[in-house]
Amino acid sequence: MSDERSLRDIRLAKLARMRELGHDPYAVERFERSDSAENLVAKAESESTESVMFAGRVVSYRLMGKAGFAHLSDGDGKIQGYFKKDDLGEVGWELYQLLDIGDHVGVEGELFRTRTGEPSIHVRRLTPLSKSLQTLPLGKEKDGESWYGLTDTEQRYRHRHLDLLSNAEARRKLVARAKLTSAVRRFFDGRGYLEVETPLLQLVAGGAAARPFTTHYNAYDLDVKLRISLELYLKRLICGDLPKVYEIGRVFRNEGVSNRHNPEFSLLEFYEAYTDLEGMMETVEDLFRAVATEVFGTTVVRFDDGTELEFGGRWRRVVLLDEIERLSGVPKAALGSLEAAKVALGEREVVNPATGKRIVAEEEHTLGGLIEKLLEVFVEPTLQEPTFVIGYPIETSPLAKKEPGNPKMTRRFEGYIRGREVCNAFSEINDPVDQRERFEQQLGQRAKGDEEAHPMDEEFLYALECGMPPTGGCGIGIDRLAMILTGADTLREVIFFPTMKPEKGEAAE
RNA sequence: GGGCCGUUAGCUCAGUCGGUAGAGCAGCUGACUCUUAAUCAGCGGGUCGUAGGUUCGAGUCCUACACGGCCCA
Repeated sequence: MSDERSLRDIRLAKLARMRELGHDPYAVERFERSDSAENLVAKAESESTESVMFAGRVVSYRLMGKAGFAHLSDGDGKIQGYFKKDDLGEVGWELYQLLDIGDHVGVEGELFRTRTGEPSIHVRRLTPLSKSLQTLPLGKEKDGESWYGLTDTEQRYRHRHLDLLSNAEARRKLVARAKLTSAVRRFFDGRGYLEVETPLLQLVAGGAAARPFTTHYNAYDLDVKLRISLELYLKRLICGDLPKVYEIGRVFRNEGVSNRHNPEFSLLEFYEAYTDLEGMMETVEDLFRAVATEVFGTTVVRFDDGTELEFGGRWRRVVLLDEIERLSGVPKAALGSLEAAKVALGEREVVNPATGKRIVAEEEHTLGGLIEKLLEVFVEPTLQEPTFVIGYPIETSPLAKKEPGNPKMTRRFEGYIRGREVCNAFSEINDPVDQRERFEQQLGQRAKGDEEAHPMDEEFLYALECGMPPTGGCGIGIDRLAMILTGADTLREVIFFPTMKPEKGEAAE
């Protein structure tokens, strides 16, 4: 073999030789495996010498003359194979010598322990199941510490299969996210909720403050939008007397990418008739307890930084305006109007504790905007343990019922964990006249240039006019939830294929 | 949108003052029938992100752009 050929050409030549030997790896369709690598290792450790079959990817390879070793990985675990010329025969031995790290093989042999005690398979028969034509970024490891491997973040996201097969921690987070989603489904299914699917293509993309993606439906020669939330269609189902519904679905928001934003993400929304905020809070508590137990096996979740959070009990509950008063010194009484709030802020020289800079009230155009700013600066950092923050301003809550005693605030709460919002819930407006007024206020903001203001939705209003029972509703971003529970630094660590800009030459025509 | 940083072999990374490209792993050849970051001997491998500019000469300096990362808004 010439040294000048590419690594890929060399592997193609090995593939051709395997075929000459009558072992075309790509021709094999089926290979029974006795057990997982993890379980086989456990059996061998307990001195079992039973005959087993196993298949996996070659992740290490050590040849010593007329015998050798290779570790085979099934993705979650690995077990060492011992290959000896005397046992494999001429053809089998040549097949072993033609292996590369990255190939898939099937082996048959007995469990045993090597002289150094490592649980292994003494291989009697070797079946190539796939040739890897590419060198894989598989790191080496010793004492649990790995060398090399794939660390370039961009490559990890663009070639996620390499990340999954080579980085155990990345794999763990992504798998935990997938399990989390199915745990959520089991939770609601077990509580008598109906899982439903509602349209992704919508004429009016509502239910949230965000800019939609637009696409075109050729058959109707119609511009349509991709949904930005699930809310309005789900509430139309409540109006159809389906009293407990939920949906887990992809929504799309036409905005930038960051640690906490991906333009497409998975949203869980659930709605239950005849319940209120307290009912929703209890459901959220139960949901987190169930999910933590299923995904992590415990309600005490431990994070990489050593902190632990308990999801077994009742969450802390605080009222937003009370917390702002307590933490910023701005009296609740001054938060009744934008003018009074600006005066109060001006008198007190309220300082952002994180930056040391004064809060400039003049930058805010609405009372709601100012209150949310104070929430972000003063309250959010204090919300480490699971906490519900109750009572949000009306301008930013166009679908939530008004507070009976304070029409500038709404019956809405958000759940926080480790300073980050994990859910958003309210007592849904079921007064069609109130809802129409809210939409009209939103249209006013839209006219002033707020592209994220909520559009009018006449079909939704018609459903409300037909009668919607009192209803509690809640939305939870599955990706952010997975991020928080797995301790990931960025959303992209819990999305298999995060949105990336195309590399040069990769863009579609 | 702004600032900073990164982009060199399949992977992880060096590269000094501007002088024609380096290591480990992976690969190839050989030795080795219990290794495990196997070992030992030898060998090959580069559009230095892209495009310009300065210079006798650019991985290195300058400009623009692309992609990514971090921070800020």
